[in-house]
Amino acid sequence: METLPSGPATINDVAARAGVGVGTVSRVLNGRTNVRPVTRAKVLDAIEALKYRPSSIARNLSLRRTHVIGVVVPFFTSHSAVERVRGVASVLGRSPYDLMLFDIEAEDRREHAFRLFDRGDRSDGLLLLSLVPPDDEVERLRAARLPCVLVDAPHPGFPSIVIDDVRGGELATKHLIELGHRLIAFVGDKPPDPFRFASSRDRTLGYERALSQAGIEARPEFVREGTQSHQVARGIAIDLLRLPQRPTAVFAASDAQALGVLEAARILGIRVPQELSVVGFDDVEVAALVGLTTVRQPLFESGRRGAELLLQLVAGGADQVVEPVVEQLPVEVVIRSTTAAPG
Amino acid sequence: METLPSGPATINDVAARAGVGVGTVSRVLNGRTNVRPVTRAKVLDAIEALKYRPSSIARNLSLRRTHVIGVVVPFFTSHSAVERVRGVASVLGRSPYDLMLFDIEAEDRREHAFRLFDRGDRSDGLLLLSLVPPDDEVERLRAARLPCVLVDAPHPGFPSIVIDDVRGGELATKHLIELGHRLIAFVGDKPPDPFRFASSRDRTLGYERALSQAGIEARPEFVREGTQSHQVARGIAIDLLRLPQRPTAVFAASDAQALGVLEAARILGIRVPQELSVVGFDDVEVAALVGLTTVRQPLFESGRRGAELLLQLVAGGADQVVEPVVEQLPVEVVIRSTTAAPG
DNA sequence: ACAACGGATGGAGCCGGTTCCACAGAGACG
DNA sequence: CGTCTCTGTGGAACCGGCTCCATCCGTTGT
Repeated sequence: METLPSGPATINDVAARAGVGVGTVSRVLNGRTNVRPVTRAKVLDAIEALKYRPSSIARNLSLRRTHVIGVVVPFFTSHSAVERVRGVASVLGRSPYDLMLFDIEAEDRREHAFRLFDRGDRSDGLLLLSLVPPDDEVERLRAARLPCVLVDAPHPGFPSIVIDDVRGGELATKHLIELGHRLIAFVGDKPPDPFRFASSRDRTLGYERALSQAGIEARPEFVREGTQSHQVARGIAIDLLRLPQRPTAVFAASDAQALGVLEAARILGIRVPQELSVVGFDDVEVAALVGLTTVRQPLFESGRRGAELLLQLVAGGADQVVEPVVEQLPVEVVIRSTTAAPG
Repeated sequence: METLPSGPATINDVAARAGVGVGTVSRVLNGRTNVRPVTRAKVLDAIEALKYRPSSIARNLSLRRTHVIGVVVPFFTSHSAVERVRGVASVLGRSPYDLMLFDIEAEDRREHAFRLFDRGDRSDGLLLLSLVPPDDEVERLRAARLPCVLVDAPHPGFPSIVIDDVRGGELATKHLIELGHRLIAFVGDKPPDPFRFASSRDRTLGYERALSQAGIEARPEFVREGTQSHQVARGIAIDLLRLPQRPTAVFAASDAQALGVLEAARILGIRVPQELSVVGFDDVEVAALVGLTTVRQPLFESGRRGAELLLQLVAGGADQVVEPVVEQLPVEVVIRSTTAAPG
């Protein structure tokens, strides 16, 4: 007497089989209390018999929410990004929200991804990692009333989780100065970064500030800029280390770049730390493995906090007033074996 | 004369404003050709004026597809998993599909995640990384006609992208034997692995086969099992290296574990490769940085191929006959600086 | 001039849930 | 014993698209 199953069972099938109305089935599904135990049992039996599972898409449409958090990240290829995503995943894992990952490698694709959220109906909230959204996108997102949190990127329109990059750069440089270095170079990102990272620029500021506080003259030829790739950093570092008067220490704006500097030193036969000190930034897992002195920023924690904050906003509903608070996580220098007093 | 915008514009609003029917708007949206240019222009104007964006949720419900690919991965904490996900992302990035990431850390949570797909309506296809689904889940997924591809895990029910783990283990061990080693230990995963990895077991098989082919007697005390964590591997390796007759070489079932072995050697003051040779497996990025000799498997490529294959299945529709083909990617030994002839 | 034909168009109905309102029936109370 | 709750329940309307069918209108053929 089974009707042949043309596709998965729907709530109507269940209602019919249990001899009740769809409203009642819905009430059972959503754990409402005002259903008679006998009725509830009938419904549960029917669900069991038909192997019924509600369609989440239909729920989405009806409830106007998706139970999805979108995570937008440029360069998923970078270790720091991965570490942050892990932090996010650790929070979402124990929430009813799923994680939609948008890896934005190219400018056009990035545009595309943002467009997706115009309507704001693909996700209930957006977490932007290391990425400052253009003002018009911010406007769109706000218009769509889509809760957003930024991690590692500030914007007056949204709450953000950041670190004090200037201070980080200052700490790193101070560490080198305290060791006795005077010839300190900097390897960072190009200013007109397509993804509008501000981090590297701020770290440069900290570097310059520390130098000036110590009364050390800044040398323009000691400040070099490339990209996050360690290959590029390696090339830059080779140039730097071939200068007539070469630096005795290098501060790199990221661990990836610091690794490139270490490679350059190895290629040129320059011993670290005896002849060259190197400080990185981020403290990715590899840093510990190769003994890199670096500025630790809580990467995992930043993702975790960002996700927590976002879930809070999402739970708060669309009509709450969101203060664009800026939450600052601590940075510290982790001294390992790539820094020492100049030889 | 604007109606006040109570929420985002819908297709009805557009139709009303353009003075046409919803069917026509839908036709314009979907690029059908049978619309008069004049009419099309009116519709496009209305869309522009109302800043209309179609609701993807409503489309999903209507079209019964989501444009989402689910990626299920245990231990997103591992480098190899991340590398595979990158491969997946690189393919999905230039497709209309979005990536939903399910990080399954705990057994119960994993169950939960699989349950989500019962209905098969959260995603149009599923990519399972390093994870053999239980038979009843396979049954469910098949019943839901949800296209699935396995990466780094075989199952007769689905196509899969794998490597020859036995051969990989054999190659690694042979490399050590050819260098002259006879006392070769193995560090791998515990057999009753909660996530049912088979890789480590197969790599053990390759190890044993290589030994027996070379006429070297297998020593049970040289085969140790722990988890993927390099801390655990470090502990195991310390035990191993304190044996009265200690091995001159260690083959670890993963780079993470090999790094643990290297740490152990450092702690015990055993020089690598002079006193101890170490071979890993995977060739994660760190391996190159620390100069680890290892068996390279194409991690990124496996994700890429898996995603390509899955998209093909998804495009093929639900009624196609899917042969559970097994695609095998090549492995090779990458010799770096942690292996040498025994001292 | 008229029938047959075919492309453009409007709109009801559907996808599968949720919600809200109307209503039935049981018990409380004057 | 009538009225007034108050709980439990059914089902229409709705979320916002897509699709198919009926209809309309302009051509073409005779």
